Amino acid sequence: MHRRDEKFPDNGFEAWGGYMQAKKAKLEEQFSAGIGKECKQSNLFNGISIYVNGFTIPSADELKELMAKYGGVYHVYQRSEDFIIASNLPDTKVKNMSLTKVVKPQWITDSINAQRVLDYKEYLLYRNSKSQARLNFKQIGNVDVLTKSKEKFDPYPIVHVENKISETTNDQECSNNKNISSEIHKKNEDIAKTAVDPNFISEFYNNSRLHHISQLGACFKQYVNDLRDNSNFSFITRSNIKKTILSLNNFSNKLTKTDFHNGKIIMHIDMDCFFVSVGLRKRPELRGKPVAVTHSKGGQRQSKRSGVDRITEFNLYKQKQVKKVSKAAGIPEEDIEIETRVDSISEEDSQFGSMSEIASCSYEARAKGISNGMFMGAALRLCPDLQTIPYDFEEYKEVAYTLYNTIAQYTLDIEAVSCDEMYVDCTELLDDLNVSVNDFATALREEIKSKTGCPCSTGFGGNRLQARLATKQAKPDGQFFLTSDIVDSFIFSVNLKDLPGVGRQTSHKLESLGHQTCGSLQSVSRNFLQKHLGNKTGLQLYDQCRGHDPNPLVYQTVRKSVSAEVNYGIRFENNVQCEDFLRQLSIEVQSRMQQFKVMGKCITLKLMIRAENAPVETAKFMGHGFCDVINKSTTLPTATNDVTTITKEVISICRKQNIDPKEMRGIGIQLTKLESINTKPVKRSIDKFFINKTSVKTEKTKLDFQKPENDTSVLTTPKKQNIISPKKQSPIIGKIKSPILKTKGRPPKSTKVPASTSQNLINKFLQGQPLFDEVSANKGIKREEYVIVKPKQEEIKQEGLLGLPWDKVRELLRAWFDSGQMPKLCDINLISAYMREMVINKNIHKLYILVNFMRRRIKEINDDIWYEVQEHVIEEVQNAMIAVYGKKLWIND
DNA sequence: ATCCTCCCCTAC
DNA sequence: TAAGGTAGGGGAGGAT
Repeated sequence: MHRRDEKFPDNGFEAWGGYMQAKKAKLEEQFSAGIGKECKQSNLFNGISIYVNGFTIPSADELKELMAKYGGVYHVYQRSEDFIIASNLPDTKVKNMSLTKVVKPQWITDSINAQRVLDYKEYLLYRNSKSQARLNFKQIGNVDVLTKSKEKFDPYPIVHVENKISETTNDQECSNNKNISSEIHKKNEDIAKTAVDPNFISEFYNNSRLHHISQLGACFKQYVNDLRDNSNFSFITRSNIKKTILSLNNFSNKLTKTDFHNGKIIMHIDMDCFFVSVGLRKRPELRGKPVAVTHSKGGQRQSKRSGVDRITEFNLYKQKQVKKVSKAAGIPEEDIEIETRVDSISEEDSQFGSMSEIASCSYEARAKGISNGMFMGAALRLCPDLQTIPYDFEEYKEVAYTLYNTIAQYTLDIEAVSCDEMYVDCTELLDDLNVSVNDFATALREEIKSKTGCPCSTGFGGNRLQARLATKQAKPDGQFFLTSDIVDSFIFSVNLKDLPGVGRQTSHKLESLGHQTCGSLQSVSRNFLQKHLGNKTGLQLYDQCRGHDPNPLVYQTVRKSVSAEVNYGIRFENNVQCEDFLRQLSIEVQSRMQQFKVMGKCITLKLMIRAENAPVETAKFMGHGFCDVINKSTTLPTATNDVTTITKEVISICRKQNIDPKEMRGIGIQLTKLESINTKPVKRSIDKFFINKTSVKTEKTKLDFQKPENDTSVLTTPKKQNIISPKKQSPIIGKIKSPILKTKGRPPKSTKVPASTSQNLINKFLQGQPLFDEVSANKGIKREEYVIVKPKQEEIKQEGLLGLPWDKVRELLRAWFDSGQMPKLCDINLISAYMREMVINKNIHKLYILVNFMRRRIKEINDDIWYEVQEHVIEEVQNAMIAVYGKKLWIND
């Protein structure tokens, strides 16, 4: 688990404890460097200073300026005796970090607007008891444990802050405090919190299971991206699992890749009833019992809210469902009888009236007919002794992280599906290990179980579909191998609705066409399916019901949209409240866009409006009830992530719809047609970069502020480096003539590359690289034949290609590989020259990373022409290596 | 044909 | 009480 600390550069993966540790370390460094001292003079808080994103903010004006500059919502998320850290991360993220206190945006903005000096007392008055997050303050000295939560992530002892405050305030103020907070408290008991409340969004997101599920899923997709990008990964731990496997001494029949379709081994891995398993770690007494994770405690009767008409509302749901099926299947509505999940819900005040959703339930509960997403009321009817446990999103994250890191030890050929589920291409890994699939599965599942305390299931097949179906078969806590000899008979009896991509509607439709299983659907022609289900869906089903799946695993993902929506607790009195909420939601969206470093061109507003005949009071408390949904979008001339633009557009769209704010039940904002903030749209081949020199310059200036002050890269004329002629000219391969032969050295523009230092960027990049000595020792490499790469500060000289900062070079390369075009000679030339320059500058560590990056990418492309490019470039590199070091670069084959 | 917008569907 | 989010793929139908 060393990876947690090693592999967490500041890479946008904020919702993580590891990130926090890095952040803390950074802040402490600043603090000890004396920055903290001047903060004590801060006029923002009495004796307390504020950091925003790691910068010290000495005055309200400066904070205001920073907020204007960076946008977003600022939250105070950590407090000690000496300092407070504020951040513009979304506060759901902040809360996720097992942090402490969240200062609500309104409080800060109000105070700043009013040009007031903030003080801590105000904050105490402002907050109300319900929105108050856990207190988790640190202190120096005497330990007064106020909190039980998350000692793990917070190494600091705790102080009781309220006491400290009352010491310094007089009695009058103290009693004021009490009055105000008890008033707020009282108010909260009387009136349910709705989206009108300024705290609503953060509190809602903090409690929303679906929100957490999707955010975490996105996090892990990004995590896999980052791991693949940042690592010149060496699989040290592969040998460990091999040892384990050998010690298992398992003599069962050994499966290898030849037993699977296409000679590929695709693994699908999924935690078993994830939320429950994690929850049971702390509650061993509940093991073996029917358990469900839900907000509701279950069993308590509630008083009936006036105006609720469950019968009418449920009938509306049902009718709508029937209508869809009828339309899809061409059967008259009267002939359709369907089951919905509202069927066994009774009135609100009855024993089985709870409409709290079950996020996850144990296999014991499933045995009684309970399933995920079911309402608590219905579940209690099926199983009155159902045990409920609360959510613990922190824990889920920790387990998910362990899961991902465990797999990533062995291979990075991972496609993240969600926080508890992924596809892994094990073909190469198992070749390398030379162990059987079954042994690997056993050892891996055992490792995960021992590390997380939670069971998981794995399925193996020759493609992703087979792997996935195998997992379903394997559950719970098992493994299953869909080998090519059993695929056909297995798939024949698979239920159509168990196919990924076949949901409620599609399976109803297929049923109406007379098919329930894959075997039955195999008799249907492709044309027929495409006619009834559409071109793509039809084709997909045609393949799926035969166990085929042409879609390869996708390791690298690109985000295509950013959105935030709230379909709970939306109850407006007037347009002012509605627009105020739109403003807050825009801030949330903007905040997420900043996190993902994207801007968007197309803004879509989604509105859920109470349907005409639906009861005004919804069956589910604060739910959206039966609604009509409207989606409207505007496309801007240029991409934006500016909160005022977004707000303006959504309010304008909203006004155009001319909807009574009282009827609104849900609101969402989505940004599509995204562009990355960092990368200018680099889509085509590399030589675009030559044409657009200005954009290169802009990029450079943008990055200048990150460099240390003594950085003179822009000013100094670089020493002209003589290109070392390789001792051996590369042979000419196929279509690609060696560019060196023609040009002798790099193109003129490349001489602009300054041999400057940009150490902090580079050091950041170098963090967490494994020690190469160990790797090569493991592999039994003879040292003297190769240069063993070791990061050394003095080696790091070069800034990058054409003045591009180093990390842009990889993006550039990636754009090149992804361009889908034939590699061009000038580009190959450029890359070779750049890499040779790296050798000359003795910048081998990064060269090694770059070479590995190139090799991995080219392997993904898997095209002969690119392999030739690779061979050529590597040869150039090795020639230069021999010239400079008299040795070759060690390249891990 | 190809694109765009608005929807629907699916997955977790 | 309850916390019904979010991203991606794709189809229908109109505009070009």
